[in-house]
Amino acid sequence: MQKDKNKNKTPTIYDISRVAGVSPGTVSRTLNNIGYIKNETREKIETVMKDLKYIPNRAARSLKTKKTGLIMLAIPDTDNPFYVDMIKAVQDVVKHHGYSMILYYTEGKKEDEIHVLKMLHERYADGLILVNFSFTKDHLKEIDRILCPLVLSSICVSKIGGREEDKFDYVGVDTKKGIYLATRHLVKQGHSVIGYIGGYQELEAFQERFDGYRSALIDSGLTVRDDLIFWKDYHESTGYEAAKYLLSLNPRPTAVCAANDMLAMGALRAFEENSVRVPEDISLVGMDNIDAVKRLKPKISTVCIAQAEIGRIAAELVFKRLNGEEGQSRKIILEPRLIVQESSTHLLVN
Amino acid sequence: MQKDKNKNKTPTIYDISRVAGVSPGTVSRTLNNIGYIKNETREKIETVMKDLKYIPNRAARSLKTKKTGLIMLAIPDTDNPFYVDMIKAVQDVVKHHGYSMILYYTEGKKEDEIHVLKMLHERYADGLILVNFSFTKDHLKEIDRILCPLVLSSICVSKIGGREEDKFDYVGVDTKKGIYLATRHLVKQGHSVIGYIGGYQELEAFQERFDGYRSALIDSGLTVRDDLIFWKDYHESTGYEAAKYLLSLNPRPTAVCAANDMLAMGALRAFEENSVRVPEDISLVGMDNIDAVKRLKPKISTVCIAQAEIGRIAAELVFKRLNGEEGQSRKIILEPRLIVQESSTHLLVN
DNA sequence: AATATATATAAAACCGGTTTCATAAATTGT
DNA sequence: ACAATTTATGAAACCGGTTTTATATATATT
Repeated sequence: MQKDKNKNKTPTIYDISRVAGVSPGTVSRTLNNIGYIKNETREKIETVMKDLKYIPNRAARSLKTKKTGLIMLAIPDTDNPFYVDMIKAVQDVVKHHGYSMILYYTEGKKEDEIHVLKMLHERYADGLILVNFSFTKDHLKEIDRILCPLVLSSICVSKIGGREEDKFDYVGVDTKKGIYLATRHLVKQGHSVIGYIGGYQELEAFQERFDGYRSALIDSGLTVRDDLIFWKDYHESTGYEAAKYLLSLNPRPTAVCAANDMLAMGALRAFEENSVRVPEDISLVGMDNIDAVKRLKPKISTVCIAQAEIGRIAAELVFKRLNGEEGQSRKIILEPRLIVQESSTHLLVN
Repeated sequence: MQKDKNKNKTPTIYDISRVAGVSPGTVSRTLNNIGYIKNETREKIETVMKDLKYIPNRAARSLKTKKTGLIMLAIPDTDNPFYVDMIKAVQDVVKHHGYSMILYYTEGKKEDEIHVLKMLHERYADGLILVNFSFTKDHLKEIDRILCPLVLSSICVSKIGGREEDKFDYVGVDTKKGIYLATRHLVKQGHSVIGYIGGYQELEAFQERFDGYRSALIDSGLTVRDDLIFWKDYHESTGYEAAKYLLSLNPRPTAVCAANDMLAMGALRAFEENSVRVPEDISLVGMDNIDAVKRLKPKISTVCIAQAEIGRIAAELVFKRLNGEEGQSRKIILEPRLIVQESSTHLLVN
């Protein structure tokens, strides 16, 4: 006795309208709570929807409305605890606006970064937040084609200089200043031979940090010595390796500045293993204020760059644009804050 | 001289077809490399697409094909490093199949878990992997309505007992056995008063771990003493708190088993602060083998539960189902592996 | 040369919603 | 009591692709 039409498919709005004896448009208005609907009609429709276990089809809806209800956050690194607070902050804001956040890990690969941009071309999401992105010409070409609000967030400031024409908003931290503060602090403690562990030399973000180190030395009348600088990547093991190298120098540095906390953490491990006391024998400063180092002893001095704040601001910028706010792209630069702890509290007297 | 039709919109397949002088269907076939197309025609169409900067609309495509190209991974916890390897493994498999992975953090909130399920009802993605999920009736009701392949992955095994009717696949680790191995190991070292730091008492996952502890004691002819057991949550600070409590007991335990490494890490900190030597004065075992603890001294014994392997298997199960593999739902249970390190190498003799 | 088959394309239906427009019924104003 | 307005709904167009069907042409087969 069953109608042939029931092919075991999930019900559509047409099934609802047929069973309820109304038009599809009326069902749609009920669904979205828009326009005029008699209470009686609404209830009838709602009953049918429940009976048939109706679920609206997202793709169909998106096609017409051009909205997805998603904000995409692209993060370069799965295992960098640095981003956790930022992710949380973005998620909070996004939820608060009734959207969902989805995350895409690029692992810093150009191929994946481009892929994210292409997903956005195809309107996978209504907004995009890119964190610590590369900035090759290929990237910019794809970025130019993105139609949704886009916020670039970076722990790096240098790249947003001349390009006034850039259509995206930007929120970042002045990391050069951060490392400048850290290095300057070491100088004030009496250090003049200060090692530097730099991260990826070829990444702008790390060049910017290095600039802070160099400027601080120069402003203090000290020379920048190549043999005191160790480049490789930003992982803990490299911090360890770098510290061993720095310890092998003669005379060896009395202080070390690391481009991030992971490196500092590795350095600390090397110092311990070689019975070099921190801060008595050598001072140490990192950057990022990540959770993982907070448990170490001695506590490592670091530079706080307010990841949560960056995430929050970036997300809010996306929604401002989504809500039609026009105008020139905004560039928001937050100030870093030096946190002095045990690892750099030894005054050097000679 | 411009046609009125050009309303500054992004070009559609109709624009391409009009400019190229072919039908939309032909453009579509070019786009998807399907069916017959004369080389000449294809080239003409591709030129036009490039000229007009054509980008296909994802929603329209999904509407017809019922595919999104996305696999969703739902993770309960932003700041638990435990999941990092699993995320990576899933991402690798997903990419390998030409799909994209998107991540949704539920923060363990029921509201968000339900939200994920509802997104899947609406076909946000082609497949779903749920990790360490709650299992209330509300959840099951929503899970029943999901139409795409669904793999549940859990670090917990107990919940997959009787429900033969469950339509989803499952991959997990026998955590009860893991903690059993850890506890048994401590007993073999000569310990008979063993403290336990349990995590969330109300979560099944932690009850299962606790079961391992209890069974090991009972099998060894020891009594399970309530005063040796500390429940709260699974964070580092709670491990610290719990350890302090356990140290205050008289006589105090000679060994501690923690339900995860974060707790063990906190406990270690408390021991250090109180000059209790590990393992000479007290032995310590954790579970999960997370990265964060690998740098600590002494190295903490732990139980490895192969997160990457779980992720890989879960993702591959999704694709097997997507590729039409039918049949009863699979339940895959991996074996945990005890890793003995410094923190539990002290043989107790009395 | 006639027929069968492979190649190539257009036209139209379709996916499942939303939105506009027209129209009918109920309510309000005078 | 009649016009103006508000409320309520259906019909149809639309979003931008894919897929099926029909048809025309080129090539192969007998």
